[in-house]
Amino acid sequence: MEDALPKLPRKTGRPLSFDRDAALEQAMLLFWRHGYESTSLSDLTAAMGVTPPSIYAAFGDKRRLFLAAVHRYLSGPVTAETIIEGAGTAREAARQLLEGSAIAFTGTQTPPGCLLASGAISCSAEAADVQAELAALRGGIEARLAKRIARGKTEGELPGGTDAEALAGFVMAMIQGLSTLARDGASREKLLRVAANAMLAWPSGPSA
Amino acid sequence: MEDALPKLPRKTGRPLSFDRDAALEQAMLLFWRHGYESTSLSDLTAAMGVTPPSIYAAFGDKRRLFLAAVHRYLSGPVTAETIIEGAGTAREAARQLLEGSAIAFTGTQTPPGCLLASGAISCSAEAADVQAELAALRGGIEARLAKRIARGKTEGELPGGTDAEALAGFVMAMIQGLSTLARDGASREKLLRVAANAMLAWPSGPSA
DNA sequence: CATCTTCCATAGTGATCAATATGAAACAAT
DNA sequence: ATTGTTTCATATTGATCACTATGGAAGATG
Repeated sequence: MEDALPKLPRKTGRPLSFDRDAALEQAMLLFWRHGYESTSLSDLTAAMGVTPPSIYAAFGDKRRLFLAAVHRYLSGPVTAETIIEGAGTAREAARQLLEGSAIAFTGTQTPPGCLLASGAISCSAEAADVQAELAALRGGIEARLAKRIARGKTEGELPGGTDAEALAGFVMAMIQGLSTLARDGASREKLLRVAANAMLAWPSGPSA
Repeated sequence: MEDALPKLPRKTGRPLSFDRDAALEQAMLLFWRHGYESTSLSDLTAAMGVTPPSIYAAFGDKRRLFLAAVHRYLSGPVTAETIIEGAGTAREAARQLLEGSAIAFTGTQTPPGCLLASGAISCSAEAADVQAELAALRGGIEARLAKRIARGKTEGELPGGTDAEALAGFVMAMIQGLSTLARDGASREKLLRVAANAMLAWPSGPSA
């Protein structure tokens, strides 16, 4: 095995004077709290401890910095994808998604709510492409969940009449709603009860 | 009965050259689509057909114009309040709220989604008060619904063990989520199926 | 050492932001 | 017609927006 270098070092030139990943994390936290358009470059430079030219050299522009922050946000060890593919049943996948959201949206070290859900809900026409990219990410998760639900139908976990599209949309809508409740100040305990309540809508068995 | 004048006329001075209510409606539609902070004054003046000084004379500032638009948005003949108080059961109130939301969020003559749900989700620190006012409006609706659910428990419509707070939060979260689904392009027909799916989580009867 | 490459810090770009100063215009009252 | 009041259109305010031009600093390479 080769040496596991922490960052692949530049061959030449002045070295980076800041930790790119730590700076990106600060940007993520700021975008998480205030959203894409309401986070200004001067907010970002202050939080990241990096001057504007360095930000632009390292990340491109504000849009690409935001997308990099969203990518980082979604690239933990546990993602929606790993939950959906790893759960034993579609029901268990949905339950873990909802419970995990309730917990993740009420962390004490992070802003309330969800960056993917709240980062670019309403924005100007100029930011329509960023809004569309987040919508596509949400749509991808929903499509994966719908597929998992459809598999549950074929495997007999779910009734044949189950509307996979509506059920996946329902779970996604709940996650969006949990984000808003969290941003409005709801406690983790309440969000968990709301999430548990949502699971009551899950089809009960392979009958009908 | 006095003469029902369409607008109480000024006693003196140059008359208003624009329809205040029509201008407010245009502002509402713009805020509805782009949210509070991402709607600029120049966007507003263009859509309302009114110059900046007239807007400030008629509505105060951008913040009060937005709140006036939200008030107008919420003050139709059918409101969350009339639905909650008018429905025969808490269940019927929830069903009407969800179905009404699915329809209202996918109107062809209005922007997708909900102004109250999406107008100020993530915003800068300067707009925190506006965000808080919308949160308070949402909280008021949720509290009313929770009260109606609690009444359903005492009247035997709902099981004694029903968690009124969680159930009301669940309905509110669903409405928030329906708004995002609509903004992401979901059809009215899909939203209605998602809303119907959500109603499956409703407690079934006065047992347990 | 000199040279090359890359990054940093300072300062500033034009554009747009919300909000206004100014004075003329439009009405009622006299 | 004159006065008083209110609204109008025009132009602009200082602040902030995302972004960058410039030149020196920091390292590797020779």
